[in-house]
Parts: sequence; structure tokens; C-alpha cells
Amino acid sequence: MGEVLQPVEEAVSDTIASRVVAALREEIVTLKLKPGDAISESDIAARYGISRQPAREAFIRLAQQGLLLIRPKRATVVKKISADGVRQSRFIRESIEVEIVRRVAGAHLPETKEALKAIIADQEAASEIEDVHGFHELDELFHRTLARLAGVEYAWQLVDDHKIQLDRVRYLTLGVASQKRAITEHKAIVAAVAAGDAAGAEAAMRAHLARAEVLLGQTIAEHPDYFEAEEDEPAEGETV
Amino acid sequence: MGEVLQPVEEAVSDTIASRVVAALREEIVTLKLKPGDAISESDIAARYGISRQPAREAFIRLAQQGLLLIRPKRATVVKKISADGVRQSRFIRESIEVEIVRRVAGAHLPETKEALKAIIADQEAASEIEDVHGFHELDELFHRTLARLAGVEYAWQLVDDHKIQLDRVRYLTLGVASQKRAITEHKAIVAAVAAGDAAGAEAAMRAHLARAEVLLGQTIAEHPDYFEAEEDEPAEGETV
DNA sequence: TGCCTCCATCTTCCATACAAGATTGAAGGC
DNA sequence: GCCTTCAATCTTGTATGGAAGATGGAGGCA
Repeated sequence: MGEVLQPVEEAVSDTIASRVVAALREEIVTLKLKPGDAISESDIAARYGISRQPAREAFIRLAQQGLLLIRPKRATVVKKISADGVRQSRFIRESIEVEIVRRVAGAHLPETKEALKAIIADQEAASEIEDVHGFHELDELFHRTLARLAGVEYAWQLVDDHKIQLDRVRYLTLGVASQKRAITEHKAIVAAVAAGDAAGAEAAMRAHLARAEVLLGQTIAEHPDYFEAEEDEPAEGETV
Repeated sequence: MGEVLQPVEEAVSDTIASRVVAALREEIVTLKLKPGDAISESDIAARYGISRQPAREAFIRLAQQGLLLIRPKRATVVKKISADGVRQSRFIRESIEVEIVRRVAGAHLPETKEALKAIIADQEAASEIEDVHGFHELDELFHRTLARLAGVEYAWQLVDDHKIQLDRVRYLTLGVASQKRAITEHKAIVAAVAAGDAAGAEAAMRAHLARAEVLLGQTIAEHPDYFEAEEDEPAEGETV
């Protein structure tokens, strides 16, 4: 299972700080807190009716997850999205998921085909009734299931942690039409995997993930203020 | 450069907590703090002559890195090494590094060959004078340089963060003879990359990384107490 | 008008005190 | 002798007060 090795999100139990982490994380991904927004320990403490200490610890954890930027003695801001960072997150994801489908294709497990097809069927149903949130969750389940079949569920955990960078971009581009294309691509992946065609599965997965590239350019054009300046130097002399 | 997106190690500047993180991290990797050892905030605070607060924040960060396990209201212990976690860290590393050498082989950059050959030459020198630490650092530089040439240095950052799990294992098996083999394998990688042979580079990289597998089994046999019980269930009902 | 200086006010960082759950071992009853 | 119970003493979690640095605007000066 999720077992062992930094679950990154929650390495600790049910505490005030943990709840604040979850709440802020949600606000950041859904852009209720926008990239560049400044928040302070006192703000958050007052807002949740707690003391500054748990708020501070939440900041630390979110900073490690790359969502906040703590500028010592100055302020803490919601990190702007880095185009290069998004590209490299995608690189990481593609590297790992390609390796995953290869493994699954080579393993010839009996339950593979049925498990994946069931998820796709649910996705089609969710798409019918325009359940955006449900569709999103099923998409996640599809990829996590592949990881499980490959025996590397923790590796997916990692991809998932970094996917949050991609998720903020995706939240800006809620393409409803793209759901049908995603389903088609999922089917192609399953077909190749079930046939034991590793090369075909790899190609299908790469095609599936390639879409994000165009979305990124499009999003930068529409919301340039949410992204970091694309210079070579870190712009400000901040601690990174 | 290192730019953006959770540098995971240090998302914050020069502070007491940061220094404690670095110090403890070092002690954990070098096994001065052994897997299973219990430490407390008060211990560390007293040891470094600071208050509990910075020590506590250091714990939080190290827990997120998967090096500590915080058991609320009970104790904080150095996390035992998980054999499955090590395997999956290796999986992650192989996935990403294979993709990297493919890219570099396909890019045909002029400086590639010289840069890598220079590092290998330094490694041979370090091996001659039995500079173990220097050799280790050059090995790291070799792989990081490949990532830089591929334009995904941040992705290497990620591998590096997870490599710490492998490093604890490696610290237990300081094979001097294996240095020569590592150098030979590095040369094979460079040869394939410089020739633009993506498939050959991939194969060479996989062969290079495969060695860790045998080391793991060997190490578990020698130091079973440093590893987690290999059951299916998390053994204790702890928060993971 | 334009520039420099200083101070009120913000921020994060650290120290300290207290609260509450978990553990351990000893004392008491059987 | 063995089991149960409970209390002293660990642990981490939270609250609060103060310190040091950074910021920005007001006010003085050329």
C-alpha cells in the first residue's frame, strides 16, 4: 500500500496543522488562493481560530511541497507556477508511467484487462452526466491502478505529489470536450497492455500525456500573471 | 538551474531549523543514527543548545523526506529501511535516468562527450588514491551532468532526494572493487550517448543501475535489524 | 521637485509554558 | 506468584510572548 517512504502529504496523524495543510492545499489547487497571493501565519491562525504555531508548521510543509515560498522575515506567498517546472513534472510523470505500462504489458496478469475496462466504463458514465469531479477522480484511479498492477504504487504516489503542479494548470483549462479524447486514449492503452504489446503501450501512453504540452502554452498566454517570469536567473535574489 | 519547485531539502533560508535538518540528515545517512533509534525534540534541543521549536520543525521536514517517523504523543524514531521502498526508489531512478540518456543521445550536443569524459578521468584518479568520498561525489556529478545536458536538472533533484534511501544501503556496503566496474559502465554509457545510440545508452544505463539489486539482498541478510519487517500489513497500526 | 533618513509596522523566527495522550513500572489485591 | 490498577514521567501538540530583520511611507533637507 501507500506504506513507507515519504507520503509527503501526510507524514503525521490527525492534528490541527494537518487539517490546515489539507485546507490550504485545496485552496491553492482550486486557485481560491492565487499564485502570488501573500498570506501570513497570523492571517491563517485568525481565519481558522487557532494559534500561530500550527499555521506556521503547515506553511513549512506546504513550502516543501513547492506550493508556498517562505521569504524569511518578509512574507509567505503562494508560489507562482513555473513553466519549466511544469514541463519537468511532466517529464517525470512520463518517464515513470511509460515504465509502468511496459511492466504491466510484460506481466500478463489475468485481472488487468477487466480492472481497467471497468474504470473506463465508469468514466464514460461520469462524462455522460457531466460529473467533472468524478471524471477527474476516475482518471486518477486509472493511472493509480496501472501503478498497482506494476507493483510500484509508491512510485505513483510520487507522480501524484508532483501532479499538483499540473493540476493548477488543468484547473485553468476545464476542457469538457477533451474528456472523450481522454477515454479514447485510455482504451488504446488498455488494448496494447492487454495484448502484451509493451512498445505499443509505451507509444499510447506518451501520446496520452503529450496533450498537456499545448495546454501549458495556451494557459500561459491567458494567465501570464500566474506564472513566473521565464528568465534564466531567479529574478529576485530569493532563497529558492 | 536548481530553480523553482520544491527543492525539498531546503525550501527555506539559513535558520537554526535548517542547520539541524542538515546535521540530522547527515547523521542518518552515515548511520550514526541507526534505523530504529528513538530521538526526541528535547534531546536534540539540548544537544544543539537550542529550544524545542526549531528541533520540532526539523523533525517535520525530515519526516516529509521519509527519514523520520513521528508517532504522535509517543516518540519519533529513525525510520527503518524498507526493502520495497528501496526497490521502488530504484524503479523511479531507472525510469528517469533511462529517459534522460535517451534524450541526451538524441540531442547530439557538442559538449556532451568532453564533459562526461572529464568526470570519468577524475573518477579514475580518485579511485587510484582511494578517495572514497571524492569518488562518490564524482559519481553523483556524472549523473547530474547527464540530467543537465537533458535540460531536466530538477528531475535529477527528485532522484537525488529519493536516492538517500539507496545511500543508506550503499553506506553499509563500501565495495572498493566495485569502483572499477562503475567506471567501466560509465564509459559504456558515454560511448553510446556520444554515438547518438539511444537504445544502446538505455541498455547501458539499465545495466549500470541493476547492480543495486544484489547489494540490497546481501545487505538485508547482514543487517536485518535495520530493515522493516517485510509483511504485507504495516505491522503496527501507525500513521504512515 | 527630488532624494535621503528614520520610524512605525509588518513579517517570520525562536523561546517558554502548558495541555493531553502514551508508556512504564511499582504497588496492591487475588 | 500473577494479574490488575494507577500514577509518575515520558512523549508530541498547542498557545503565547518577545526578538530581529524587512518594508514602506512620512517627514526633513537640498
